[in-house]
Amino acid sequence: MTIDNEFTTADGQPLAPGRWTGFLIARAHLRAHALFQDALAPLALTPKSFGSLAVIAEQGPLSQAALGELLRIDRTTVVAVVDELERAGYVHRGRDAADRRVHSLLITPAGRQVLGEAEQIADHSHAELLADLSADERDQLHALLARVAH
Amino acid sequence: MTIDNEFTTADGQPLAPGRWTGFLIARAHLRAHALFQDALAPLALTPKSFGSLAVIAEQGPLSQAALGELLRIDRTTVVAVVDELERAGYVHRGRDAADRRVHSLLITPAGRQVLGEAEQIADHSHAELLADLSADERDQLHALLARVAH
DNA sequence: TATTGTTATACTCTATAACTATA
DNA sequence: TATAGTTATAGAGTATAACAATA
Repeated sequence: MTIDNEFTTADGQPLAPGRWTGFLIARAHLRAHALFQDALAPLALTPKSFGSLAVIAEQGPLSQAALGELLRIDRTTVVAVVDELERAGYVHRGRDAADRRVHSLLITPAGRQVLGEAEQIADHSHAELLADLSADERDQLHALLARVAH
Repeated sequence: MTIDNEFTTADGQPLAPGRWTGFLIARAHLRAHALFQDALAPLALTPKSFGSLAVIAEQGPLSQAALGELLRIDRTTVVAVVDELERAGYVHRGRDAADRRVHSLLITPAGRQVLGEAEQIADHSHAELLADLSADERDQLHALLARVAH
């Protein structure tokens, strides 16, 4: 669709599918995920468990079902993620008094501590990911993606 | 890092990890991949086999190793992708005369035909993916991603 | 009957290791 | 020795189905 926005590999050679924005999104995701996963490894967190912890910190207490909906994670996968966060002592699985089916998720003090460290790591990881962009360009990219990432 | 670019879910509620561009990239990728996968299904192509076919069309004849490097696909995965494209009659696996170890990949007339249809589908899929953006904004997003997607 | 959480299971995707044929 | 391609295998990651507890 665009002709002056050609994507080229590190070697400077053009690549046909680089014409499609979706290909660039996939490629950016591959890189961003690898960078972030490596950066989080020392904390024994993954991008997924980090995101879950951030949502629990923000919206807790909330149910596992609600967490899954917000992050587009299947409920069976949520079980595994919360298992891990609970085992590490970062999240408390309580029972909701009003509806005793739901597990009420709440971040612990240790969870807040590690979340703070992980957020710094996330900032560093993004600095590397977006190193080629100016501050204004980073904001533009963020704002545009927010309107595509439904 | 930014405070005025908040990501909100379809319900209009903010989501903590939406502060990180990497989260938005992951989310955009999830949506773009699902849209494109569904759109390509009638042609029995996947986003990966489509990208492979596009590269073979552009750069063929080329080896499986070269294809894998360009698309960041493991060589064992390349085997499966090329198997599929060959079985469908879209790609010819020849032998390189100079180096008889390499499989020289070349698109067939049927491959060019289906690639053309798939490109139209890709355009339609992108129109849906980027529906909320103006033409200028789409170009901006594309150009910015090209500088992040190494 | 429907929903929350859980387990067991299967399926997809990708990576690792070992092999062959060539160089 | 090294590389291209292949196969078999194993490992993530995720989804499906069936279940218990509760609504």
